[in-house]
Amino acid sequence: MNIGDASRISGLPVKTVRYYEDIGLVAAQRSENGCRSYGQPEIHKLCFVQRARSLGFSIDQCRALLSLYEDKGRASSEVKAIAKHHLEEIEAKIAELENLHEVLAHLINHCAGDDRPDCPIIDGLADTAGIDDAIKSGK
Amino acid sequence: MNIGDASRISGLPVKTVRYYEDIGLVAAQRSENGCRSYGQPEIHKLCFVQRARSLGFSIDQCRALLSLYEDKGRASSEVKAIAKHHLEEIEAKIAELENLHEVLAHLINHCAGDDRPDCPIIDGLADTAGIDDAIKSGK
DNA sequence: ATGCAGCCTCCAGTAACTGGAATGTCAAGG
DNA sequence: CCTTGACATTCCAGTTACTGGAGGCTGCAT
Repeated sequence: MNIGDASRISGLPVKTVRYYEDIGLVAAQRSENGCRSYGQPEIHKLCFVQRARSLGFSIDQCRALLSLYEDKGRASSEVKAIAKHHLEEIEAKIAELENLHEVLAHLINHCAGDDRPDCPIIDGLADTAGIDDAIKSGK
Repeated sequence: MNIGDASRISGLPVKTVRYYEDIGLVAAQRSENGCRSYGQPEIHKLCFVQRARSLGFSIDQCRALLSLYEDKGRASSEVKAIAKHHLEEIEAKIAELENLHEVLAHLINHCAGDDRPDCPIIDGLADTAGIDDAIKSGK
């Protein structure tokens, strides 16, 4: 199995598979001619990482998950802790984005969006209240 | 107004204010001793960018918004188009994260999280179905 | 012979900062 | 007068997770 096959099976770009070797995430054997050679366990690991990445786990989290994947005596609580932490990050990110969504949608709803210069979006972003006071007292 | 004051008023770190000058986003005058000097319009621009960034607009979008902010004859439709595009990006990101949330929460819910090695999260990530067939036919 | 696919390495760039080193300037305090 | 401390400057490097491209190798089919 050379890198092209590994790429096709895992769904990862060739460049990425090489990159994962560079950073020590998924190692590869070499055949005599210098080409990377992947066996079944490596392909499995690449697929595993692909899936974990697509679920938004960071490379470092993938590294931890991979070593738990390889550790047949692991405690599932360790895995669960990583996953839960990541879930909390996702929840925080969603909350943040929903907040942004609300503010932005509000601004957009109040903007006529025609050829006149008057624009509540710009005004909302400028939000001059208080700035000039701060400038005065800062000077 | 030197950079420290500009930083305090805008809420941007000093490093970031310098960075914004580097990339030509918000210029600064210089006083004789070489220090950056910010007047009222620059402070306003920094605050404007700070707020736009906190709403998730990219630097390039901020650049466009800033030039519309300065253009007193702008059409509000131009601003609205940028904001709407960004809103769509936010919506797409939220949808993606909610999807991840669902899959991950499902995996976590099925994991006992105790000291036994059996772990549905790892199994879900490994998802061996089909991989070995692909390996065989690939070989 | 030649073209092409696929492999290799190494370098640089992405977004938006952030950290740190080495240096300079200014006013207040002992 | 000297030192200390807060502030300022520049420049370089690192962050995340790749991605693109140059330049060059081999092996195979035409």
